[in-house]
Amino acid sequence: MCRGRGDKALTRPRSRRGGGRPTIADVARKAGVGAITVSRALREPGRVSEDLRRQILAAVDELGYVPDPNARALASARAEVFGVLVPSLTNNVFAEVVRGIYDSLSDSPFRIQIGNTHYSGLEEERLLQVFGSQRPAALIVAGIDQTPSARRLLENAGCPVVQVMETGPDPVDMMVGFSHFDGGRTAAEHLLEAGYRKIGFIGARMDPRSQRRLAGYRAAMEAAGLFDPRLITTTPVPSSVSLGRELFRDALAKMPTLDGVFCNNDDIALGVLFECHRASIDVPKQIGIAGFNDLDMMQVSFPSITSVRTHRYEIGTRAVAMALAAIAGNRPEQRIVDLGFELMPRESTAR
Amino acid sequence: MCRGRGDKALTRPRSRRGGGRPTIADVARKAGVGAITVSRALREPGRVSEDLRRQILAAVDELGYVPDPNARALASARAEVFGVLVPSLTNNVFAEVVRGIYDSLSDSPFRIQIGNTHYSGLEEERLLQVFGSQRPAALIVAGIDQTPSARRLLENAGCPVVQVMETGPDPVDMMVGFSHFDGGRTAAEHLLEAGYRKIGFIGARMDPRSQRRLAGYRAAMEAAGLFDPRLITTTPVPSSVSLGRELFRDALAKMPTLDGVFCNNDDIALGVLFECHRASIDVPKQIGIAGFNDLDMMQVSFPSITSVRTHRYEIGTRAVAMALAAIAGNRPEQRIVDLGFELMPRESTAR
DNA sequence: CAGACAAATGGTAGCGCTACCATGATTGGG
DNA sequence: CCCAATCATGGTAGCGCTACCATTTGTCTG
Repeated sequence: MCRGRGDKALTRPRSRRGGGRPTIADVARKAGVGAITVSRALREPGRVSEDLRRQILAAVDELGYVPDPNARALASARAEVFGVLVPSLTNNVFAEVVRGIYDSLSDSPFRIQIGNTHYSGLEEERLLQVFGSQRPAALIVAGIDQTPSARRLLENAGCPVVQVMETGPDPVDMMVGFSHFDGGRTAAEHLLEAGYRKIGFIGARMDPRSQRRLAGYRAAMEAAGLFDPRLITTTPVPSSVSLGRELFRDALAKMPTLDGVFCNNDDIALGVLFECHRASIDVPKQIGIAGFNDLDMMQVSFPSITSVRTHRYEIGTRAVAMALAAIAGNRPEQRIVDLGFELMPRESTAR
Repeated sequence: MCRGRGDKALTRPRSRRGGGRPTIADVARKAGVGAITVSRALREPGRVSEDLRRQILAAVDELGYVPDPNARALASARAEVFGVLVPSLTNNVFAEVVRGIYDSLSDSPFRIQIGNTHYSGLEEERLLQVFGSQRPAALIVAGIDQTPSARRLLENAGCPVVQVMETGPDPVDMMVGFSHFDGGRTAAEHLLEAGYRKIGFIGARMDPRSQRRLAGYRAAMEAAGLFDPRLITTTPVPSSVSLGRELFRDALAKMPTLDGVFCNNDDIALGVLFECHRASIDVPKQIGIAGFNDLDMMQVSFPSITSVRTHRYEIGTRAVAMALAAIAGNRPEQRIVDLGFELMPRESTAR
């Protein structure tokens, strides 16, 4: 059983499958050290003497050595990957969060893997399964309404988990966001204070966050004794500017005496504004408009549109900061971070 | 040398680093077959008898086995990853391309890794280096103006490469896009045909594609004998609606007799439209406006805005289709795919 | 100055999977 | 009915890296 092991034909290294890319062994040979020392010099420079470190880095440079992340992940049972789950890639809101994540991670060794759940709980479960198989360093997921099964996957992920976009009572691990209910209520209260009475709610793609904004609007309207279910116009269709215009026409047809609208997001609000222009409805005199998220264009439009500013980029950067801290071993004491929002009153509600 | 190998203390498997996740060996044991047969059953079901395949799939199901992509990548020297390089994550244009890529790859085994180059050639090189170390199955990169060093990395990537967004004469491998020069020229010609004469160009973030649109505009203006460098207003600052407004004011200040503008993109065009509203400039009578990309809102605005429709989502899906074909071994005969564009004439240029 | 201890380095054995080759069973042509 | 060709399956040896332990060297205490 033992003889024959030294046989040349059997021992010959397989022709480099990797296409001749230098490996850690090549670097070690060139620097005249053991492979493990190269590994250490790259990962924990403090544990290698300065002389060797210099030699090793020189060899790395000369050979153009780049560690193979797959081999690394396999050997250490931990991939340097952040898994990120968002419901949409084109919605500016999530794009901003993702941008924050990328920017915060750009000079770390961590790679990012984005999953698009398409607002589907099942798809979220599937992606969590796929992500889990890679043993990611951290997971960042949008929303707090995971299915029970998805929640279990998150709890057993064996890595820091940050739920973003919203705050809620029961984090899987950590949370960064704000209260959509309060945001919706604040917008509605602002319209009420500005003197509007028949204030409609217009929303598309009624995901859980939209539902909570609607609930906040409703709370404000009920508190003022002005709530009427016919004020609400929604659709499950994805949001867009043109959809905003259509929904507003529906809303007006249903309730011609409407004098204000809280739009579930800024795209809708812009569509409403355009329809007002087209139908010669004076904004803010005849109709007050408030949006949500405060995209750049809200301050430029004519008239400028009142909106609730949310801190999307910061949600991304903060989530990464918390995950990174947890990875480093000092989990933040504050597990739920509420970044709040800011009402931006503008011409569209300045009656 | 040979004796001692069987020694219990040495042979004992290391405590499962992976935290007890089932491995292919567990599945093999449960199904009563060799590990390699499990591997085959999962990757090339045709090569395993139906009996065994059924047994194996049952075992996989029961154990909840999910293959470790890192081990896979290491053993096969090929990761099931598409590397995607875009200059921006928030720009709707690239978001749409990326969405097309995701949708086309969603039920394939391939994962996606996005890199954000921030419009920087150096950053692109760095990311290519990082991506290369993973031996991706394919690379999709935006643009055709790679640095020489980035181009070399792409050529040596050892996988299909698709350059997207533009067409050009000299693909690294494959290409999907359209001619930005023609797009710019078409928009300018349309404005000229509509009777506008002093047609300005307004652009932000003058990346190579913007430059080519500008060149197309210039060609049209020169052909009409109407070109004047003072008609051009640009800035390297990232594009936004509010920036569009500001640049338009600059343009007007510089050349008060302006009677039309071709905007490098729709955000800018929207900003121009808003400024016209604010300054009571009649569109399309006093000023004609044309945008680029044809975002949804262009058809809804008041007045609706003429734009050049580009097929961004299709660029993503087509790029994936080509890469997949190349991976499967049948490289498409047509290596350069021009998806064209479509002028959408609207109220903003209907004098 | 012996012994204990820390710091620096290296060897070995896997991580979980697949490429490569070997083997046995089955088929078909002469 | 034999031998070659084909098919189905398995064994072995890595892929490139790091965890774990062993070894060496230098440093400090009493």
